[in-house]
Amino acid sequence: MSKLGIKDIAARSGVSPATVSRTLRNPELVNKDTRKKVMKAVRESGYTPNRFGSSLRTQQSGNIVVMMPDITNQVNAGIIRAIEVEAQKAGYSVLLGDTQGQEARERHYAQMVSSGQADGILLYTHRLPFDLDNLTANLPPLVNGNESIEVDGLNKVMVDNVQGAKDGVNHLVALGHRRIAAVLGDNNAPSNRERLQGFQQALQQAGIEPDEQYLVQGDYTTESGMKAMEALLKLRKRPTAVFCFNDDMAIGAMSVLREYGYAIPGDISIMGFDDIRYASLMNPPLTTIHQPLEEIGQASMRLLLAQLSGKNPVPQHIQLPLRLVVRQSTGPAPASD
Amino acid sequence: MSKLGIKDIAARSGVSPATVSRTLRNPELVNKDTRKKVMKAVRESGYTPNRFGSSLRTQQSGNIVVMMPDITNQVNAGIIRAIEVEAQKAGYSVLLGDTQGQEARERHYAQMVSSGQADGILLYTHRLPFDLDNLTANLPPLVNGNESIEVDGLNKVMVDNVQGAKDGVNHLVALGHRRIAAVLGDNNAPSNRERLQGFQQALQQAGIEPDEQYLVQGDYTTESGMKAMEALLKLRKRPTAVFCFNDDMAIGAMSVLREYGYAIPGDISIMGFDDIRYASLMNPPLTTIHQPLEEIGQASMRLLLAQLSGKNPVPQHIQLPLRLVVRQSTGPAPASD
DNA sequence: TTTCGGGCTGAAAACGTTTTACATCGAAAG
DNA sequence: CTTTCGATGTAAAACGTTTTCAGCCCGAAA
Repeated sequence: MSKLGIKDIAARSGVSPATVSRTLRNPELVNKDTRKKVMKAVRESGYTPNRFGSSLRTQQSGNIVVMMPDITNQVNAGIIRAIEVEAQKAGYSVLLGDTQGQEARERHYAQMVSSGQADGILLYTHRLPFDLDNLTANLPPLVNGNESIEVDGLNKVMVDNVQGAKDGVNHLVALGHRRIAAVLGDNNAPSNRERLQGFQQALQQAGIEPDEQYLVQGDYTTESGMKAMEALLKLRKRPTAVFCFNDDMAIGAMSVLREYGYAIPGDISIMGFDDIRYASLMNPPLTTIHQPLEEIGQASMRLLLAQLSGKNPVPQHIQLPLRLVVRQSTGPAPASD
Repeated sequence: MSKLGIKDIAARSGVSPATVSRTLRNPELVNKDTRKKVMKAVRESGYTPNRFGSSLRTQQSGNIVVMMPDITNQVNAGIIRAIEVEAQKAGYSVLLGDTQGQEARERHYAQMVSSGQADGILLYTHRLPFDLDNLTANLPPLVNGNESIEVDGLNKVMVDNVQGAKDGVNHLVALGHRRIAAVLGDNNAPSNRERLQGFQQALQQAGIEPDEQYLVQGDYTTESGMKAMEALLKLRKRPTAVFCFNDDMAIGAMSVLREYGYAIPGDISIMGFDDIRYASLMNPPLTTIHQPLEEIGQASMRLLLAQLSGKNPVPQHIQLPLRLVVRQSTGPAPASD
């Protein structure tokens, strides 16, 4: 990779560096013939403008950073893929910020936008990795997705977790279930709290007494789903349906049930949340709440681009609907017991 | 975000910009007291060096790009997470290049390193997105992982697909299977060809006549696994075991078997490849070949860092072992037929 | 006392681009 | 024939760092 500069192109095509730059950035400002000459030289030499020279001058990096707690998660992966497509269309590159839930990593990635390495940031975590003092005024272009951060004036792309959970519960209630357990997700994830809220509201509306023992804490991992299920099976009065607040935990729960010889949904109905790629391929196929991953990614990117393009309108809050997908892991409540 | 520069810090702490820069990059070159003064000013003002000024001067972006066909794939996601961790440790950020198998996107991301936007590139695709003429000489720092590119002098991190497939077949043969089918992956993925090669070699060593009808083409997607399984079920002489060349296809195949009422492994044994997170949670748990994702990511990054740090030793070829994980989707061949 | 050298620091050049301000030229207008 | 103007091009400054080069100061050696 030789050091090919704009000056070389200028020399090659017999014009000044300025003209070369204009030809590349604002072709309409330069005469057609000159333009042709320059383009020819560019093509022949395989010149690519050095990003740093350009960025230094324009103060624009052309990067955005996407912060997620875990790229390995199917939901996050789906979202980031959509983001990447949109970003590329708009001429941006995406810097991956897998935070693994660690605040230090979150701050590290937040730094990137302060240092100019990125122009904006997409936050799918529940913490705002910026100092609180100079907060409200000068936040960088930013949109908060999925896990709602309790700060005013943020652009947000959320999903209707409350309604989603309600739909799930209603489905179970309609099947005759009364002893409905929930396996909660990560305790400090807003999404988890919202789902719990919807869960409890729906139960109440159905006239079902809330029962603490049917609320077991998980953390969105398959392992926690397994543990939770085991705990539930030890109960004197087992639930007839278990609503896991994501598919990973549901899949964990199902594997435990299989191991112990319970029939799904014959003995216990299982319901998930997310509709990951494998949900429909489970045995039995998992009833779950479908997340519009692509739409989430697209909407987030759209909001970010709006901010990046200078116009900084009223912060928007987009709320996308979820959709109950009934499959075969849920069925009528067992007649007896 | 105000425009806080090195000069501001210099002024604040009563030294020259040069000293500030040194304090930040080569602290050992500056007197302890001066250092303290400067650090104080830096802390108080919250200064972060502008990446472009720095990059422009040093010709180092601090970014690497990783190119993968699909981030949504569990294998890729696992690898990139490991990469990200290692990269951050070494002070690099990772630019996500999800190519979706499109050559245009591959070239786009390859450009990033020509334009200086990235210092190196991790290629998990089977094509080299650089022009062939000025090839051998001046390739950027690069390592090729998983899908081997047939070009001399590349640093590679591979997995022993041939042996992995052999291990799989041997396991099936040991269980008494003779009619063993394979569901192939993406036809132009080298990994697929290697697995096929191992598959065929193992069959031959076991003295089993190769049978064309037991080789059905897939493309590594769950859907293709489903289709392939359906095709296999239509055969006059059904196979007693099916080796799917990745877990996604195996999961698809299993769902088809369930739908048609076949017992796994009672009627047909199923074997996957990859050992994704959900493999052990399937019903029944999937026998498969485990991929050391973390090691792949780490080794790749290690090789890349070696190149980035200037020393450009003989190109290395790291080959990581795979491990057969026997679970319950494979069992003895049915006695009859 | 002078000389030397080591430890620090500062001035200034350099990195590669974009863009402002200005120059040139030809043609149209007076 | 001069003036004006638009179109096109150029020179040079600016962006924010890093780093070379040189210089200063001070203590040690001669």
